[in-house]
Amino acid sequence: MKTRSRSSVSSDIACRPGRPRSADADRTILKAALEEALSVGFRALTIDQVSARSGVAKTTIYRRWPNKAAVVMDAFLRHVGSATEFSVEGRALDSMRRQLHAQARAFRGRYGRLVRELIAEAQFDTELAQAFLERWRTPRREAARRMVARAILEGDLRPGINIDTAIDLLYAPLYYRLQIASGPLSDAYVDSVFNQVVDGLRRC
Amino acid sequence: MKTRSRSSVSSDIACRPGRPRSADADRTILKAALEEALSVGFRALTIDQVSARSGVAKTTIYRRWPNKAAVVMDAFLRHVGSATEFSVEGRALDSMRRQLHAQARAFRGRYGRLVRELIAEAQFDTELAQAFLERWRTPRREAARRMVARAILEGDLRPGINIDTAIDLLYAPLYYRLQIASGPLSDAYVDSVFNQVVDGLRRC
Amino acid sequence: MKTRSRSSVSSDIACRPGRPRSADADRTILKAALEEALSVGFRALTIDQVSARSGVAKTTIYRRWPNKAAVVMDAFLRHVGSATEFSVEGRALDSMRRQLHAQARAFRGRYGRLVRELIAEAQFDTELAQAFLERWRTPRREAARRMVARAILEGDLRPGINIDTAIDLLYAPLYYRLQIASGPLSDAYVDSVFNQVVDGLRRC
Amino acid sequence: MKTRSRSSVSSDIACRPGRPRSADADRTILKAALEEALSVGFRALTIDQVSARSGVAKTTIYRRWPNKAAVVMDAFLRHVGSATEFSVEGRALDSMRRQLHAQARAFRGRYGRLVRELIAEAQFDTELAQAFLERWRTPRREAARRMVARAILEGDLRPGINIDTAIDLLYAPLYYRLQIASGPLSDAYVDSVFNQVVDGLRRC
DNA sequence: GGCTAAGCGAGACGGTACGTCTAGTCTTGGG
DNA sequence: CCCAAGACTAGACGTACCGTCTCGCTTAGCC
Repeated sequence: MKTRSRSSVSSDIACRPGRPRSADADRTILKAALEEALSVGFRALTIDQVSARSGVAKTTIYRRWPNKAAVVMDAFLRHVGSATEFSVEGRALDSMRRQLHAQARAFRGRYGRLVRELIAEAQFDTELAQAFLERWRTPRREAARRMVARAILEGDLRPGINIDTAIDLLYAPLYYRLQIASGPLSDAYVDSVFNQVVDGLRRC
Repeated sequence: MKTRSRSSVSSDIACRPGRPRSADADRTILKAALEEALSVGFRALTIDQVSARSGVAKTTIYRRWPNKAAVVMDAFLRHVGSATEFSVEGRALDSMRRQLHAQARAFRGRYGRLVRELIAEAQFDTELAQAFLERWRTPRREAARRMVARAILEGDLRPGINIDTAIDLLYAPLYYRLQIASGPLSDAYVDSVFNQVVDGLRRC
Repeated sequence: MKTRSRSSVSSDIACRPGRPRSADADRTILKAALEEALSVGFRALTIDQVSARSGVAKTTIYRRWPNKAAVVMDAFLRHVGSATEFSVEGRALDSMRRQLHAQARAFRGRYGRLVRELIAEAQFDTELAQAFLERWRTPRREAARRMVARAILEGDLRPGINIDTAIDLLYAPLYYRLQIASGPLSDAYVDSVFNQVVDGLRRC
Repeated sequence: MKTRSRSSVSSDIACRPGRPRSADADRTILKAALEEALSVGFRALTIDQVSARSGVAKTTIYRRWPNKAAVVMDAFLRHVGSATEFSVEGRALDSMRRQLHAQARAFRGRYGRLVRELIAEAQFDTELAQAFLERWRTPRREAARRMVARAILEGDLRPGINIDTAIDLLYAPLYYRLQIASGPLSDAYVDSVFNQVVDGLRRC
């Protein structure tokens, strides 16, 4: 694997000798990759096909990303952006509930399948997993951490809780239902998760 | 898909005409497949290799399972059996905590990777997902449901909770950490999950 | 190859103990084989298919013939019979011309392809070649030899000629055109062959 | 059959875009194929083996020829070249006799078996038959036609004969003996064929 | 009339090559 | 050094057919 992936890193745009890389190409490739991934799924997607669809040579694609998983992951991550916003109005706890619903809605939509498949593929590819962690999970988690902290400050959540665990409790069920297709990711389900996590299961 | 997988279905043992399928073969194949999967991982596993290791012709393998994923899934599911036992002694809530730890331990062990990879592969293969649901998730969930119900009867959990959601809250984090390698599946983590789920996050 | 082909040999019908072989089966199998061979060709013919078409088990077929080539060859040879008759009326030389035309006509018909394919297959299978020689070529050649001898006696052909060569000169071109599809096996062609062989090429 | 065989067609050498096909590969593959065919025969020859022996990937072979028969045919035809030379010295009729002996000698040699097998295989494959006609039969026949015409001019053969038939009379017996292993392809046989064809069978 | 050796239908099995597919790399010619 | 085009290596895939085997059952013919 001689070619180094640049992925999101773009600090090396610096003036190298020779013809500079076309910036257009990146866009075209990622667009084609995303469309392809959405329409036929990750497995059936072929770099040859992306090449044909985008009119960009395979070589050019592989010069920029180390393998097909990286291309699709990049296409996806750039498209969805690095963070889901939490609304800042109102109490943090409310904001969290709204965000949880938004996430579930996203998973129900056309990108749900892609997320599923990318996480799946990441099980077989460390670099991919790394990319997913860094560009999807980490920013979202950071935002969530801030939200939970605020909710504690606002007096809605107990100060003693483990914040990371708390976040897992809220979001893990979404991924669980996404992956182990064990039931609908309905709004009702999200409410049920949110309420039981917040209120606990214990009879008081 | 001409060849029908028999998977777990065993109602057709009845005396069909013709030479019966060798029961030995099943065992040998699945043993080889499991060993192979554990040692090199799902992706690197090859049906040719399983054939070589087991001494059973490739054709015979393909006569019984439609593809390599089905073989490995079957090997795994038969091996781990259909259920993890909950101990019946003591209070149900304690039993649940112990079972959660046992599950985490299993995920940390040699089969963890296999579970990860099988769930991943199932994202690309409906039949596989089906098999996983039926033979892994369903029996475990049933057992868990009974446990939660008992805990309610024993007065440890609130009667009003949604049982399925409750189970998700406890187990989803395990799968989440398994898949989104977001942190260690340590005993401490499991305790933290269990306690916060049971006690809730809300400041009372 | 434990099972011995009986092929045309039928001297061993002798009363063996046990259930005798069904005479029907032979007929049914060969009929199916011939039909199959005529409709899809030798290569595409499958013993499984012959089995299905005839309703006779594959085992039964292989108990009687050593391989598929043998079955088809037998089917063909039994069907066409062991010899093409030369008419006995008139002069031998005339009879030979008529027979040559008959042969060409046969090659142009539906069996032509089968003859082609069987001869072809025989290039890869000594036993098949043997069978073809014994049951097709030899009887025909014997008849031809007698005819040529008679033509010599009748004073139409030179006494000094090599009879086998003479026969080759007449028939080889038919096989040549059959195999190397180099031109039509027309009546005109046959006449041209016959005349030039008989009269020679030399300017006298 | 997506891949188009290029066979002998070489009009498309033109500068197509992209990496040109390695000319080396062709040579190496065909060399390996020919050696393999000569040593184990056509049936036992395997593309995998050719690939291994030549060090060229199987895919590359299949990119250039549609199947193994095409490879071997091409290997053979390129090797033997497009024509057997007739010597130009002396009378044409003598030259023809010598050429007939040369052909017989060739059939007796190591290539005889290959010719046999290729002609056989061509019975099952139209494209193969086509290739054989165009690259083996046609050039040889042309040369033969010229020879016969010259022999007529030189006054050795009758002007009225059908030239194509005449050629068949001379060569068909060689192929006949090659295929229907009906007897040795000895020099004596060739002489016998030649003489009887030229002098005719009729008692004058 | 029961015994027995073989026939028979059905279909599993071992073996082997097939031709295909896709990933990722390399090699042209031309900016 | 970039790009388009497409050849190339590598290796597993799943299929197809052959000829053999193993069942359970049937069918003559001899005792």
